[in-house]
Amino acid sequence: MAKLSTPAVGPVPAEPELDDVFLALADPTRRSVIHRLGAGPAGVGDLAAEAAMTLPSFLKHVRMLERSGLIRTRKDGRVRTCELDRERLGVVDDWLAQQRRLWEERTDRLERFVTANPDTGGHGTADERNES
Amino acid sequence: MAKLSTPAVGPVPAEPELDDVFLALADPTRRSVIHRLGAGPAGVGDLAAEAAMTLPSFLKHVRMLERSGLIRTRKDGRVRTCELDRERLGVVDDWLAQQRRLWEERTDRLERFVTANPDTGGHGTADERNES
DNA sequence: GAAACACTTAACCCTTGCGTTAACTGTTTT
DNA sequence: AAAACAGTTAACGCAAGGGTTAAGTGTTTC
Repeated sequence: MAKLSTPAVGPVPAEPELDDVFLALADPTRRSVIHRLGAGPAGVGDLAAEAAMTLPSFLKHVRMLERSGLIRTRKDGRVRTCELDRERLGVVDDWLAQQRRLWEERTDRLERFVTANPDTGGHGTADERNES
Repeated sequence: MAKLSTPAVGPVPAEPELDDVFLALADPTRRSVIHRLGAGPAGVGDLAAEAAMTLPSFLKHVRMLERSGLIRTRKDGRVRTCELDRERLGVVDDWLAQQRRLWEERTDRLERFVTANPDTGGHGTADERNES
């Protein structure tokens, strides 16, 4: 008993959704688009005008944002309109919340352990020789 | 009068901190390390054992996490210990919160505008004629 | 119908990410 | 002192990111 289990992440969970969302957010141009789209839908050209680059370059950012699910786009006539999917940022919230929840759980467990075994000098690896 | 200002992002703010943090989170191996470190500090070798790759490859992930500020590391003897900097995830929260705050402000402003100008057929740029 | 518009695609650059193997440095252990 | 250990560096390969110019495509507009 009194084994302080170290969860062990396992063989690295593949979560391509998170990969795409975080990657999409890892660029100032794209964050800037998110920011701008918070004010309402806009055409690719209008958005591109605010970025210091050519249209084709900018288009790639739009495509990446689309792939991440952070924005949706549709084409009316010759203009492609981009719109924010506010819900999508939820996956980031969720991940963050989950991490924190786990930290807290572990901290709680550690505290219970320490309380239950006040004699343990708690150094070394992170568990070790406890019970008499 | 009654000009609905569209903020206009400006010339794309450079925020290298966010770039690094989001990029660091955009990989399952690195998220997995974050997750694992939530349970407490660990040596590079121990961490690497759970990832399906060689040590040198894994080390690069550690370096990237370090650069992002999400973890800190120190070397005692021949083992390098990694520790999570829980505070650092705050920059993500902050960014997220800021976006939402802005959306809400804009929504409020729009609602006030619509309420104050029920007659405005408000099309032209990108709004809409909804009400009957 | 011709011209102007608003993207799109293709082709190409250079840099960075992500993984590898091989060889090396500095600590323990034996 | 030699061997084992834990990490580190170097050199390399391939894919993807982030940018470019040049040349298309499909819509308006004149």
